Amino acid sequence: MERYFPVLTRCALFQGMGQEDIKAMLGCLGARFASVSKGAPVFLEGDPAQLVGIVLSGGAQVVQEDYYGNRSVLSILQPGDSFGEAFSCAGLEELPVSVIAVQDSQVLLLDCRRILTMCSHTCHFHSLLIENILQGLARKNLAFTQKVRYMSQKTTRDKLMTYLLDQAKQQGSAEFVIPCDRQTLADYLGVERSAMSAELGKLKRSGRLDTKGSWFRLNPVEQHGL
Amino acid sequence: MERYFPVLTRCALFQGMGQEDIKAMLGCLGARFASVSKGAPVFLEGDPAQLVGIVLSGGAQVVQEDYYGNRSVLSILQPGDSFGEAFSCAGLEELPVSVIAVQDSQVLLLDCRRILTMCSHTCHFHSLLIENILQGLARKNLAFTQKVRYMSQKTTRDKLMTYLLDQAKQQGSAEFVIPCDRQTLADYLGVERSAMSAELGKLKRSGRLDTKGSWFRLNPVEQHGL
DNA sequence: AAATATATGTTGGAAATCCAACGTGAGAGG
DNA sequence: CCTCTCACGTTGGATTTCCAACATATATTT
Repeated sequence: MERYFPVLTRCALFQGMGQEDIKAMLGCLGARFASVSKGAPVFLEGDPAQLVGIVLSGGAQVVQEDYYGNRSVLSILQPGDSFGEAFSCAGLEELPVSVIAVQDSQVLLLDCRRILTMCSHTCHFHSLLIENILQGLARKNLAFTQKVRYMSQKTTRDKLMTYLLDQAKQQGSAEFVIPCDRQTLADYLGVERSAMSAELGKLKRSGRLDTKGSWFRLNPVEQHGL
Repeated sequence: MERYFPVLTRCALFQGMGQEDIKAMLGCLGARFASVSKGAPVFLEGDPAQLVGIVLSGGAQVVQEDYYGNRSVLSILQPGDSFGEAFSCAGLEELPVSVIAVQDSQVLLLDCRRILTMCSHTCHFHSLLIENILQGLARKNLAFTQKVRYMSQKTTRDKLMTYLLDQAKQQGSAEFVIPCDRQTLADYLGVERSAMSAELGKLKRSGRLDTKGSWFRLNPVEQHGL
């Protein structure tokens, strides 16, 4: 447990708190520790929506499956990321999504009702926690706004390039790594993996970008004619 | 102003507060009143992101336009709905979206920084307001989850039917009205208006649904064979 | 290293979308 | 009543996606 405090202190939920404060809060919140192996669910669609999770190690994805079994990736979770708070804070009974570990992972599970209803003098950091959750939800809203922007592009190529340009901007460099493999990226952008792969091939051949695995580099566009 | 208190008491932001409490809060928050005519922007992409709006009358849409001028509708705002809090609470400098009035509308504008930083003894309802905003953001996250679910469907027909089935469920009846016209629905679902119209025609002819304007009725599917 | 599994790239025909153009009908205003 | 406008429906051909199948590359295991 101790080894994961560096992750928790960087976690959005606990910003502004010291290690001892966090340790005390985890007690208040009834935190439970869980190990999940690669490919196994942390939550399944239809599960009660009262728990909030924090990824301590490994990685996970929030996914939805439609009637035909098509997978849609809603968000990609890395160590320090939390998940599920939107559903419990909105008062939902059942989860409308699943959370799947994509690697062997450790997660921390908190009871959201304790967070929201805990009387504030029990723990000095209660209101700070609330504000951190609020800011986290606002950021997740932003992330959805971006995802919708990618998905609203007409062609596979435009969805891909809009995403990659955003990644370059966010990471502050034309060279960057993305947090997922090709299939996951395709399911996140809402495109066919094979079509996306074909577009990547074209973009590479035209010199617009280079990529290998999760590494990408966007190249400046050559001006022709002018 | 007085005439809009019924709207404000039903507004998610002010749940649990009486009319007098709200009146006092509006003072604290430096509320400003604004009239916007049909088609005019309330906010434009790039504007400073510190204001939160509440629709008092009329209606508005949160929209994004891409490089080619394609419009994407992120959410549809009706009286009582608030907008912009995700961007200010996430600490964004500039708005990444525009908010456009679709009818002559009245809106109330609040300064979000006052909401978040206002010292809590100034106003008893400060922490309640924070919790209301938190719940509102969680609900907006849910709304995005749903929108993404519609947009993730492969065909225009599936996007449309997934949306309509959700509406019927939310409104608790197979007969319902949607809060927008065909073009807006198409821009919300991320489909071509003409293709959507064609699908609606097919669905009508097959007896699967009836519609006129914003009114819809979903009909049970006939079982063949068995 | 060999064998296996998994990830990624490539291809071609069927299906769906995209787009522009046009037809129709309801409502607004003169 | 007429005209104008605007929302909605319809159509057809160019473009793009979709899907299954296969080829290649990379990682993992034995």
